Amino acid sequence: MASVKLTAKDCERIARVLAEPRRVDILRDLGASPKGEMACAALRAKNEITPATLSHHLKELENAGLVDTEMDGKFMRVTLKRPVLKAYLDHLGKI
Amino acid sequence: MASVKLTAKDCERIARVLAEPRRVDILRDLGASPKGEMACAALRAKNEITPATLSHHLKELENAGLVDTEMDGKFMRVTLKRPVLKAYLDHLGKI
DNA sequence: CCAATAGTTCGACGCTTATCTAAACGTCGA
DNA sequence: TCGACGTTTAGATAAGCGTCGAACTATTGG
Repeated sequence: MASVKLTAKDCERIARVLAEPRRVDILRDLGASPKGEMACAALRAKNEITPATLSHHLKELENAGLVDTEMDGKFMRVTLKRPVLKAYLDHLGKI
Repeated sequence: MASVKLTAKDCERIARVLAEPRRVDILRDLGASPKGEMACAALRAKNEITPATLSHHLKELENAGLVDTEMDGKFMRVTLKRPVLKAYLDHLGKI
């Protein structure tokens, strides 16, 4: 499978990140999007949130490895990294 | 399947509870135990923790529906509720 | 009935973090 | 080049939460 490998610290970080409903909402929006990716502005439109707060959450998600971000001119494209989420769920499933 | 049904609030609560490594450790200990149950004192022995803190975490786990607790005389038996954990993972897996 | 033991509750302390406003930065179109 | 727009950073505030010690309750054994 060549699956994603998560350290204990990775899992802690992911768990902490998922503890915030707003971040889960963002992941859900990304997941519901055709390609699992979205412009930052589109996320801001869907969730009522200030740019600063959204930026903060996106950074957290990226630090946890749950999303990738890529700048395209002055726009940002956010991509969900499903394999990482899956790896985390597998990890918890072993309990 | 007749699986456990989780509301959005349930999921939020579970996610918040899982954000704390010590609580995940407790779940892991329970899961590794033959019957998925353990005495409170045994948990205290495995994890270095004061009674007050353990009591607090167990209550959080119980509130989230992840464990059941039952008093047996002056001892306490803690039981892992795997179906709830599973339901939460399924929920996240839909992302 | 008393002492010891298991677990709970309470209050306080300190750290983390979500959130906002305001200002800055970078990029693009006119 | 200038101004508008998307995103980031900094600073401040406030709320949440983990942790502990100490006092409390309840149960068991002597």
